[in-house]
Amino acid sequence: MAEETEGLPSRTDFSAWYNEVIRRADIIDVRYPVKGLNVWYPFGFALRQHTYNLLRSLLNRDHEEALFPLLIPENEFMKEAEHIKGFEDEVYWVTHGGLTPLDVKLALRPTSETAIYPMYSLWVRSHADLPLKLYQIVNTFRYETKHTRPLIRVREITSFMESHTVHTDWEDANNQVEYEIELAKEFYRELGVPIIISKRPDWDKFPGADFTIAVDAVFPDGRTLQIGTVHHLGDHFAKTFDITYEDVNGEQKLASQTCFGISERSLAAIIAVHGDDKGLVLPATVAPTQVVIIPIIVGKRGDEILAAAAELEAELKAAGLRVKTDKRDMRPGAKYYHWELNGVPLRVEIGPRDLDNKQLVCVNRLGVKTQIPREGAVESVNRLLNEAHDQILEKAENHLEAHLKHAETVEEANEVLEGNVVAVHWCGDRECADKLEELTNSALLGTEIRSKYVADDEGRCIICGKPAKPALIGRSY
RNA sequence: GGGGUGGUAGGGUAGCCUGGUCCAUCCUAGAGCGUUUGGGACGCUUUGACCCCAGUUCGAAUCUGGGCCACCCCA
Repeated sequence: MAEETEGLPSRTDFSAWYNEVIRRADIIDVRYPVKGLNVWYPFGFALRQHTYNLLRSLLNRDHEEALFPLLIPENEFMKEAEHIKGFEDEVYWVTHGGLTPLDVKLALRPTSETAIYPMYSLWVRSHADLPLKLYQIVNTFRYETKHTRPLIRVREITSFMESHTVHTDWEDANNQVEYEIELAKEFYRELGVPIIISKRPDWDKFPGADFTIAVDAVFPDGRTLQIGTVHHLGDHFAKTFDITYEDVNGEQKLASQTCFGISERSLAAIIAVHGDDKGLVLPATVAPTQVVIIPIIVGKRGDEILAAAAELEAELKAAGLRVKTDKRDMRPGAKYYHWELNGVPLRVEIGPRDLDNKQLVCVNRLGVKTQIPREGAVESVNRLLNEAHDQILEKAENHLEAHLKHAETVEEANEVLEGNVVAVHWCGDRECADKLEELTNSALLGTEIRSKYVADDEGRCIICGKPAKPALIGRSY
């Protein structure tokens, strides 16, 4: 909350840029004295609120929000073998109540399957109880041993949206998987963040899932960030936690389940994908302030201008816009830089010339300047906000397209891998994937790619030459 | 997982090797006053720090040990 106003590192040095923007734009303070636990500043928290309100509004179409406990007893946590294996080395344990050692250790949830599913076992009795679709937005804890990074890799995930659904059969659960993929797409479209959807290789799926569909964003440096996952859990957890129902014929059947997660990494994506050398570029859908009014106070007309600004602010607010008027005693230029750092989508200037001409000067966050008549300002501002959103989405799309390369051979892949994600063909064998990862020093991100930039065509495996499907390789955060 | 660098005021730095005259310094930071205001204003006044815990010592930002935290590079 101490703003410096000059010398933001260039975004080409992404790490330095990211750390500075997160701090200077009042998103996150990393100085909390525990590794991987960070503090949300009010501004960052407001951005989080708007983003999660959007997510809630999408989920509430077919889910209900609930809340399960943070602590999970060891015996429940240890029930599902694969799940344990996936998480055991990164779980925090509560071992004492005061000075007394606990008989049953309690895990801080790294994710909540084992907290929720014992309850689902009690709640699901008949086919009439299904489908059951709940979600919660909570903090989860993972003892990360790798380098932590605000919003990207943290030990307390403060904003984990996890959806857990229960269905009568595998097919119905699979439809839910598709539905949730569409939901994620809509969410990220609203944020202007282009995504790549793919199926994670088997060895990289969620521990205990049939398969995992991942949503990735491509960062300025060409590395990918997983910003959402949808898992088809099959009946693995239903078996373990005894989630059964009586079907129409009176038979007991195992349920089929999905889960779906999105975290504050979605905010990391907004920041990283849209930001520029001046700071944040926020989509109007979630910007805490959508419009900032800058009164240009010159000479003796100050009061007149402030009154005009107040009137405009009231008018825009009445139309439901999030508006602020910056009346501080600063040079206008300094204010422009300030609000640009904070990513405000649209700036409206009102000065003596504008009063005389009955107009307003609008500049969007990408620097596009427009003069609008004072009359009908609400409609004009809304139009400009929509245009601004289209512009940042287009810019982000262009970036994604530019960083998606194709390669037929390992040599070609190595030539274009630096700073890019690369589509290759892969036969599906683990051995070939291992070899490919080793030869290219990258990771196999996924197959069954859903992206207009990657054709779903047959080819020859880049390693063994057998018939193969497209796969993506790259470096991830 | 492996290696490296570092922690001094809101931010950026110097000092550390060689312990003490160290009241350190700069600012894009904060406070106050005045003049200003169509792309980062100016003047004056002023505020504020040696990551934590032990140890060595008459004396530690500085040396020793441990811890915590941050950042960078490689697998």
